[in-house]
Amino acid sequence: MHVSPRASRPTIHDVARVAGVSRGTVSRALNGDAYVSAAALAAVQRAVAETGYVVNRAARSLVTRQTGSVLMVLSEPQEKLFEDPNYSTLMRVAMRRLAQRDISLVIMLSANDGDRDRVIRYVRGGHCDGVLLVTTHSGDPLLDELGRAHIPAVTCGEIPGGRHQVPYAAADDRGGAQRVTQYLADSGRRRIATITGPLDTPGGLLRLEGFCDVLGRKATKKLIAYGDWTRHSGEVAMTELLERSPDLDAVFVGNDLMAAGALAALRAAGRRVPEDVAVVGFDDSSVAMSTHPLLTTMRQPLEQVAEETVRLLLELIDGAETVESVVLPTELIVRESA
Amino acid sequence: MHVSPRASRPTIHDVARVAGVSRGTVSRALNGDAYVSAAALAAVQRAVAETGYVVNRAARSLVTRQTGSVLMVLSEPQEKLFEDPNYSTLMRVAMRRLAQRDISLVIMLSANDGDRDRVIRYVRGGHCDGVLLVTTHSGDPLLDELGRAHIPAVTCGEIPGGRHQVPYAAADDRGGAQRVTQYLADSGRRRIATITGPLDTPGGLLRLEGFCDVLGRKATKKLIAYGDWTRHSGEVAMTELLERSPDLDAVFVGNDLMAAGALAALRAAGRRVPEDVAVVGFDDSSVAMSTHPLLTTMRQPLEQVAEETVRLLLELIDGAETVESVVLPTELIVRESA
DNA sequence: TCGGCACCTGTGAACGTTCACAGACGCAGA
DNA sequence: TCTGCGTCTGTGAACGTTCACAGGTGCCGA
Repeated sequence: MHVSPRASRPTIHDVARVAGVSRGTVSRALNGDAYVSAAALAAVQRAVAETGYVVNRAARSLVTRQTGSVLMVLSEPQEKLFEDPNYSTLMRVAMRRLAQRDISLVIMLSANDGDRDRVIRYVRGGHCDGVLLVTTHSGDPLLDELGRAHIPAVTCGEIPGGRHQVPYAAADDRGGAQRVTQYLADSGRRRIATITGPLDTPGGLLRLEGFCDVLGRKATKKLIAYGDWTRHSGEVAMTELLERSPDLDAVFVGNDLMAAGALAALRAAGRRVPEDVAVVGFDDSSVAMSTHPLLTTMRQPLEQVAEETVRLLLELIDGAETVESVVLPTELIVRESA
Repeated sequence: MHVSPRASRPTIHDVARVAGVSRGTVSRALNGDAYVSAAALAAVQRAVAETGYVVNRAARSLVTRQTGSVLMVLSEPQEKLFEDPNYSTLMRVAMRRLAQRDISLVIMLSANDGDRDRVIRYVRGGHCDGVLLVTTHSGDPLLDELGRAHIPAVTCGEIPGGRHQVPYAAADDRGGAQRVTQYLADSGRRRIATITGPLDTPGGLLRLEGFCDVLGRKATKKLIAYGDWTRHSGEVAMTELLERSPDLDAVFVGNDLMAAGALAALRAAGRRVPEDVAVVGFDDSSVAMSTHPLLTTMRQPLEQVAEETVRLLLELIDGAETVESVVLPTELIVRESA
């Protein structure tokens, strides 16, 4: 492999020489060891400033066996879904939080087998200290691998039917869905339909369950349609529902993006929202503010979910044997569509 | 620092032992050196499979001085803007492309001074092989630093007024804006306004210039309003324009997100789109398909821009002294709003 | 005076690679 | 037979850290 001709950076030896102390003392000063005299500490700090020294992570990793980076895996076959603004929130918060600990965030896609192999190789190679899983589907081989590699991992959202009990932080999907459905029923809607996300994702399954909890036997197959979280799938599902059950007067959609699609389908079919059909989404992502009419939706505290996910992961990285998963409350945001 | 008690992974020595060859031969086999006998190569491959060996990047980095990772810097003071779907596209494409070369993508925010210091430390520490800059503002101290550190860097979009000639890949912002404006003029609009992005960003300045190129003296201050790329700023700017110039009959908005905001403001003001006011956006991001009416917009080939940006960066990383910046054509997508 | 104990420091070894070098082998040509 | 060359292999050194250890202070109490 080609060795770059780039000017060589100052090493800990240079700092030691300039500060007039030994390598070991510099290392201790830099890592906050208690046994460093005030004079030595000051000298080291001066020398660091003077030389522009920055620690070589590779060398440090080699001995500490820690990498100072965390991997976020986006497991989503639907490339387009990546445009869901939720991901951005997750990433942004995770970066912020990890940055405070000087941990950097590596992001990988895991949309197909090739991707997954890469992720597995990465994890198995010990290239990261922990893994943040986003929208992982149940049965994903990655879960087995993580278990085997004994590497700290946390998911956003509970993985349905999990043999693997990966800790998670999540919004109260089921409870939120119950309240949405109840809200629609309470406002006099009689034929309430739903559009779900993929049932092997947390939000997909649990939100459907919440819906069924409230409607019981009234939640017939004719009133349930399945989407894949994308706007387009919401449009298709809504069209399908209108065909199957033309008399529906409300629809609870599993996320805002699909709800935006549903609104388009309803408009195309000449139904007024909310007069003819009430529409409620889930997430309160930025999409909800750009639909017409503005979307009534169940807000999930995504920033908090992200914060908690990172917190749990950091605890595991710091050596905790186990951590408690966290479920956060949702809140109904009433706007125009219901 | 605490040494993790995690089971130790197989090293190149283990592979060598199992394969019955030496360390050096394994290294050569793994790195595709020509001078490896077929027998040795096969033995190494078998041994790798058997032991589950994955190279230790830290050790490799230490000697090669390459890290196998690229840093993407999102320089955006507006946290919310991060929700612009454009970012997702950029990231997705970059990850894909880099993954092909087994390079991983680290993402950092650079929204304030603290962030920037972190980024600079990261770069100066040699923690990445190259830097991908997204929406960097002119005058960003990061640019100076990158120049000083002699590290390969490429930006998405030309940085206006750049003392620093960082190579870039970009859409033809100016030409695209010209064509949008001409289109509005050709369709009989007489009082054409514009909402720009920040003028220290490529899209902000160049799209305004294109607008002025066509309208010349007709592009009066009264018909120009300034936004910051966010939906909200578009709404505010549109409201302002309507107050200043109630007789406007068209508006070219610097991006789709602000255009969505402008549509909301127009609706609130009781103007019909496109009958009373024609609206055209820029980007053709996913937002354009979720507005009502559907947004007419200038598509920028963002995936291609991303591909080219990465290509340029890889060339620099591979040792190219200089690379040619790339400008890609835009395309007008006529939908309902104009 | 001495031992013990905090406090502080320097040094050798190790982490897992790659690279440069030295050398072995076989074969072709003189 | 010898030389030279292309092919292939093993080994020592180096990359820049951290950690464990050994040892040096100075102070306090016996």
